[in-house]
Amino acid sequence: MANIYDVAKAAGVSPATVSRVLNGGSVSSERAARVRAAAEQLGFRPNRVARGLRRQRSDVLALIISDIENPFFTALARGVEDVARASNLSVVLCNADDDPEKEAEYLDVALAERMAGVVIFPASLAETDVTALLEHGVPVVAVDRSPESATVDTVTADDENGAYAATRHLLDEGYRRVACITGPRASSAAMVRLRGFLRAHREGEPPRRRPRVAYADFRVRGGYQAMSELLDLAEPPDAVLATNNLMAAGALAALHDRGLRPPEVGVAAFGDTFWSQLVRPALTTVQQPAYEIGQAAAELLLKRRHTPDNEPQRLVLPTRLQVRGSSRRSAEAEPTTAETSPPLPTIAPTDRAGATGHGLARPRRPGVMT
Amino acid sequence: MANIYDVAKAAGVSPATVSRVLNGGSVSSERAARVRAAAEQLGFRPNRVARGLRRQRSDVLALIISDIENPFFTALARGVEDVARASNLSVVLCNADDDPEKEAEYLDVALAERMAGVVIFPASLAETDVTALLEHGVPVVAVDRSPESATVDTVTADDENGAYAATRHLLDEGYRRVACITGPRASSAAMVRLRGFLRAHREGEPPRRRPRVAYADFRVRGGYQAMSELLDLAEPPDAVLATNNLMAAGALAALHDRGLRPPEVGVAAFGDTFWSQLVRPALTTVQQPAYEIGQAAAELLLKRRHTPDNEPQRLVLPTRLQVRGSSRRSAEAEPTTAETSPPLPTIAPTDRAGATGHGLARPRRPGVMT
DNA sequence: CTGTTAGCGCCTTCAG
DNA sequence: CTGAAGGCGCTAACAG
Repeated sequence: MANIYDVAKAAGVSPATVSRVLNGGSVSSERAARVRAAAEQLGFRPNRVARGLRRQRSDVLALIISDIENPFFTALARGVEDVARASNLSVVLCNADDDPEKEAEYLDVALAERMAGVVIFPASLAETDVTALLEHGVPVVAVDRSPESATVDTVTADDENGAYAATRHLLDEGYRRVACITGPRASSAAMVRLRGFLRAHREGEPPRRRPRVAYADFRVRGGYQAMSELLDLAEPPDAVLATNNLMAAGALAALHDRGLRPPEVGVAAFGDTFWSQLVRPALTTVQQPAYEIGQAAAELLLKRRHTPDNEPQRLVLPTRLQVRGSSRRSAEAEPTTAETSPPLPTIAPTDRAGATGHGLARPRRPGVMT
Repeated sequence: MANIYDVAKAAGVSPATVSRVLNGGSVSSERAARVRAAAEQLGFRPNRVARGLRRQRSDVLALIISDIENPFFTALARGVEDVARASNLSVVLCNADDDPEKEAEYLDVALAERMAGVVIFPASLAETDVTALLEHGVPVVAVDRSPESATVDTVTADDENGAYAATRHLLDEGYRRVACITGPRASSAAMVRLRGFLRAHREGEPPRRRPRVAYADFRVRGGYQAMSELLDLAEPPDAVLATNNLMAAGALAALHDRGLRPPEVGVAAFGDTFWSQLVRPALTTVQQPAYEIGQAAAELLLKRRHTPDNEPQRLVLPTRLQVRGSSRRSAEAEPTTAETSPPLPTIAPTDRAGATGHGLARPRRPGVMT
């Protein structure tokens, strides 16, 4: 495999000149042309490994996610990628599969490969350990939640306000017994969303106490069971908020199997997926700005490469309530959309100047063939 | 950042000894312990970049897919990963986003990083060029279709027999005008599946000529429109085969909007996704062995690392028809499943010995929170 | 079993 | 603008 010495010899120049042609140093155009011709001729491909060793850094950043099957991550990945590519970085995805051990391996690889940075959705708050990366100067940005091992830049969605808005909407529609199907108590996301749900009840007019809460497992089956149990109550709920899309699917199936059809029972869910609009009636959802989260995370990472010692930031991006038929008792014609958070991202007081410019999501490409 | 010289000095040994401890050479246990202690002490992390340069190969393989949002790929990725990890290789995912240019960039990176191998779902038959990789000794395995630029190991699903079986099933159920909604003529997958559909008609009893075929775009909207147009015909079909899951979703929506409910109109689709079982009635699907395809691809890759000059193989893995309510006129109680291909993978005549052992899919983990 | 030595391919001073 | 030379960190020969 040809290297720069071969190219140099073929072009009649020094290896340094070849390197300069490759990296944009000043070379006379005549010699540059000779070098390019020789490189082409020899099928020369610069060896990034050698370059990485010499430069002590790579141009690849790792995105470690906990479940590749979750549509949230696919959008997130696009956001990271688009920003990274604009800065000539490649992104590789690592699927940790919700397994702290796998995740640790990938963190290890990222460090051993001296990657340009890591965006991580931590599999576990307690077990995910990014200190090694940080100690060795590899920037880390956490998405959605912050590992306990260290304070790092974090980007999250404003889940609490999202849950609040959805619950408030259900109450406003006239549902009187709004229940919540949420995730395990160990999940911070589950708890944050639940908090928003409860706050909406407290702040309602009149305030309502002790709304029904079912703890499930963020999965379809768990949603189904939780919904079934709720419906078996003496006073079953007339509306439900599911804190992720899989449990929502389960809840819908449970309703269907009992002949209950939204919006007879109101349904709202966290997480917009392509089937949210396909079910009939379409599903009211709290949309998480996954793409923007990815963008923001990548931007934080890029920024931190240049200012490694700044105080870690915490960005909170607004969620958005998409009202559809599943929660609309009143027969309005059009779907409506509403921001659920203040228009500007909330920034930790330490650094207010660093507002990450996250624009609109790029239009979602429809998926392709299977 | 500590290197092996630092560790060697701290442990009072030579760098070579440190290297041996790292890579399993023979070292006296006493010295090995000293080395490990020193490494721990210094927070030493072996530099894979340097190792890669020295060894002229990396332990990372790339999986380049054309659309991260497609569930087919997520299962595929798991298959690749599980096999690779068993051989101590890491897998990184590269999302080419159906864009030949992006894809070319990732191929470039894979070559420049001297990756251990590449599994690729080619974005384009014509534009995807893997010759550079091959020339430089990086093994490549194509999934689902083979790029024109070179002959490489390929793993595909037996789509034709899958389509045949699904169509045959619809005919056997007594549907008389079975239509097909397939993808663009430029897509080989669309054409292969269509071929199976047509064959089932020719071989039916009695053979039926000129079944209705609609060409759409593999997307939800296209499926909706195609179904609508079919229903507008003077003699509308009483059953339909959609050649991917997104068009199936569109077709179901179109049926729903006209008050038609499967199995009144029979529906079968390519590609099993988690919602296939959630819709009511559940959807009859041709299941593609995505996980096994990934496994087989990784195995071929590993094998080729050791035998680079063997004739390229072509593996065809069986699909499987999962009959559910959407196509069952007769009121049987239980869903049924059937292999649609011969039990053994079909192998190109050049190398019959190389049957890849692909076992059962590991149980699908339900997804987690969004 | 252990140490010495010589690169892997590239980039980046430093001289010219 | 150009070339010579050293070294990034590691491993594989080779000697001992």
